[in-house]
Amino acid sequence: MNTIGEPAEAASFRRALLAHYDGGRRALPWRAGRTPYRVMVSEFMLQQTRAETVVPYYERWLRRFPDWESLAGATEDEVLREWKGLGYYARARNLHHTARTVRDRFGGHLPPDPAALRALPGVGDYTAGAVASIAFGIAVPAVDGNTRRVLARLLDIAAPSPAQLRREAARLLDPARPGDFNEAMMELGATLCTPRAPRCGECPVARWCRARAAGTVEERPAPRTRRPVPRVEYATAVLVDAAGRTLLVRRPPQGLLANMWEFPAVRLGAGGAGGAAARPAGEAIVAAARGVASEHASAHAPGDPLPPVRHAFTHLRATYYPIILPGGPKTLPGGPKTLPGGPQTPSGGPQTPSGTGSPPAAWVHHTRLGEWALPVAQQKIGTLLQEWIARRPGSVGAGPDRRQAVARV
DNA sequence: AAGTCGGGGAA
DNA sequence: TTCCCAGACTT
Repeated sequence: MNTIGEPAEAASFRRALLAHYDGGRRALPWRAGRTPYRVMVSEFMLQQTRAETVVPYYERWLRRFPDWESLAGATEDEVLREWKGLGYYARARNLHHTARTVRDRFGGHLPPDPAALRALPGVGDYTAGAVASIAFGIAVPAVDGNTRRVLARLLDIAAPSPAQLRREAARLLDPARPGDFNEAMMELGATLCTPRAPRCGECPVARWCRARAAGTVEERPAPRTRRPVPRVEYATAVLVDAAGRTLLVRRPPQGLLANMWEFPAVRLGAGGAGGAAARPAGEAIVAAARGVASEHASAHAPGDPLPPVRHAFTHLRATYYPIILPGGPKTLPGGPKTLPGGPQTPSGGPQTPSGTGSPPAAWVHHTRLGEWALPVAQQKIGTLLQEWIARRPGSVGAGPDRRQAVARV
């Protein structure tokens, strides 16, 4: 095994890594026609998200928002709708905010200085280093999860500290090609030096790998400990009026899925002290759904349960029990615009939604749910609603004129 | 140092 | 199921 500590060995390591990268790098869309804007968009999307997952979102985003100017001119609702399904929605808000900063304070150009980048919301050490090196050719390291694993194995360190990783990455970095070097390290981690079943036989830098020599590759880096994930359950009211419209409410501007839309829901009995929470009784779910529905609308049928929708978040596992509730707005068409009880979300959190100008609740035709910023679990409930309507021809009207299909209350 | 913040691919 | 992904931010 060669010792990577020697400067001459470091140079040899760079050559081997970059030659392998040049010979077979993946054809990812953000690697063509690079601009600072496109690099920034890709790096935001790639935070904690696999490259293959990002590809279709990135391509659609660039068609919708091709430059800083178009993004800065968009509303937050438009931005959230484009980001819908990608998760970690604070990234979308931070990118939007950065676009307006670039337009209003930077004269339309992203600063190349890593420290200036680092000061932008949503830009940490990794993203600042990645954008500075890839978009501007500045010789700074960028240590993501892939590079962390590659370095932990190269150096055979079980639990490397962020400072140590940054130091080692800076030492190995190719000052002539910093962006390519950083990408090559990540690419190695994503393709060969994988968390499980790494393909060391194909690795271009295996002869510098201390973990390979020590036989500890699969134990580097050490897995981090994880807490058990609590389970939560919700009764979800899927209201349907005679015109085929359903009610959506907007979530509070802070916390989980901030400012996204959802079907009105209420948490079911806090499952107690762990253990296998018993499946809630059907009647209790329907009663809870009717209760939350009554805050927004009048339901005039008993309620028809749909199959439960399960969804795993990072730190909790949710089960939604959707209940179809034929009903309608409390106010008649042409009547008062504000519902009794005021425009409150179910949780009744601190109101006035920030900035979007959208009302906190809206009746939406079931065929147009795709146009709303619904998180994945809520999209699934929307599909269940559409299937229910298809099964029950005549249960709702033929549908209103399109111009009235979305009625905000 | 630990918790919050989504969703999906792969074994 | 479990792990973790081209992380950042708050407490």
